[in-house]
Amino acid sequence: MTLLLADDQSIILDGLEALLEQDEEVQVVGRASNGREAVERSKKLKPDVVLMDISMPEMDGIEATKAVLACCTGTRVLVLSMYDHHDLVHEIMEAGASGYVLKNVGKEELCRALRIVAAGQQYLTQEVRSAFDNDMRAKEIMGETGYHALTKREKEVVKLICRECTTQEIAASLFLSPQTIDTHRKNILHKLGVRNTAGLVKYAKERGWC
Amino acid sequence: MTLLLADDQSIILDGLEALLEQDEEVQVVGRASNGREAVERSKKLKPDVVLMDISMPEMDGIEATKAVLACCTGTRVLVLSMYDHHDLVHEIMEAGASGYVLKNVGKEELCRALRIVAAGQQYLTQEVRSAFDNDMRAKEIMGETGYHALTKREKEVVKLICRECTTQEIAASLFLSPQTIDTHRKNILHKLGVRNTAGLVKYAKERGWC
DNA sequence: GATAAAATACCCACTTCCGGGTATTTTTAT
DNA sequence: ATAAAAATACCCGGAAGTGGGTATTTTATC
Repeated sequence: MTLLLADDQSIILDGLEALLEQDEEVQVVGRASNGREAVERSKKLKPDVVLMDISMPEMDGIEATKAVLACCTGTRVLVLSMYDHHDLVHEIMEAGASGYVLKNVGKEELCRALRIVAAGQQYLTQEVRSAFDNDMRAKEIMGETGYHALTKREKEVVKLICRECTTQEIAASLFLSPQTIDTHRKNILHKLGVRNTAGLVKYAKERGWC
Repeated sequence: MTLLLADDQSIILDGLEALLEQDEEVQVVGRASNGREAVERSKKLKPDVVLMDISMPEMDGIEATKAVLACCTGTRVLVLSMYDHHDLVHEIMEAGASGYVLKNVGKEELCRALRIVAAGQQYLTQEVRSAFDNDMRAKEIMGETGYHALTKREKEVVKLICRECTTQEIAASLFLSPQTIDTHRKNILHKLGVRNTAGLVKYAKERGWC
């Protein structure tokens, strides 16, 4: 099984490589330190599985997953994430990932997950499984996904909010009316399903946007 | 050199262990998945160095560092962190850590840092060095540390703010007056040197408080 | 060329938050 | 026992953010 590792912290890449090389079936053929790199390397190396972190600069793991699956048939994505939040799991599984494991799994479970995903099946770690199933059932009943991706402009606004900018300051730096930023803020809160700035910043942090 | 690893993500512990065991001088004698555990294990195992993450549940790496150094003479702490923010570096170095390396270092630099710290010297990774030095010089001139730790109550308030609670809701859940929470909020912003809720939540996220 | 999505901008009303204080009581530490 | 720190609570005023709309222009997309 050929494997591409994508994580923005190189000591983790080193660690994972050292760990996974102990498994004879696994062969680490490449590494990437952000989403963009992960897509480029996938195109060239056509790995069986990409082990992907979500929180990455340049391009986050969610966008990268979509891009990898769009261009590399046969390549699967296994997500290795810090967080077990419903919305995060749902979002990336909808993007086409084959599995989701938390960073607090042991070596054994990670290797098991890799095999399952490489064989074309889904693997969700215990902590996220039940939540995700409930989520899916609710979706089927209600007939809607509930999730709406942010637009380019909205992401830009999020990043400036994370830098402690006020609406006025954001407007000034983007050469727009404060009322436009106000509209963006409202749409962002609604799309992300959060109540206020605190929820918004948490969301951004968990995706490596700041 | 005996080593204790402290990180809340066990796959990272596994990875670091696999990586560092390749170095014959290094011997990993224990692991901890939060600050409290790190202190307990240090007391028992008396390792030469504790390789400590900052973002951990129960007790963060900063408090844990203080506690370890208070009870284990001869044990040094090397911090392994995601962030290169001045305030974070300054805070933990003032707590007594012997070094600070980012998670995007390579294996070689990490091992080098471990040796230097074990020998009783300081090691700061390139990215934080100049910033920290400037910081220290500024402090010497102005004669003040600038940093003020949050109190227990203030941390409690921070956590509730991170859960998207409003001042009113926090007051209700702690059975206090909203004006008290307002005072806490203002003091928190001032102590942390941030402008608003966004900065506050970022701070909390980086320390693993939510 | 039609249609949808995104980006822009405005309205009103209300809540929440921030900046500047002051002051009392309770805990903690020496 | 006493000083210092923490926790509590209030004042005023203004800035910032949220919730509910509507509407126009620009940019993708089919």
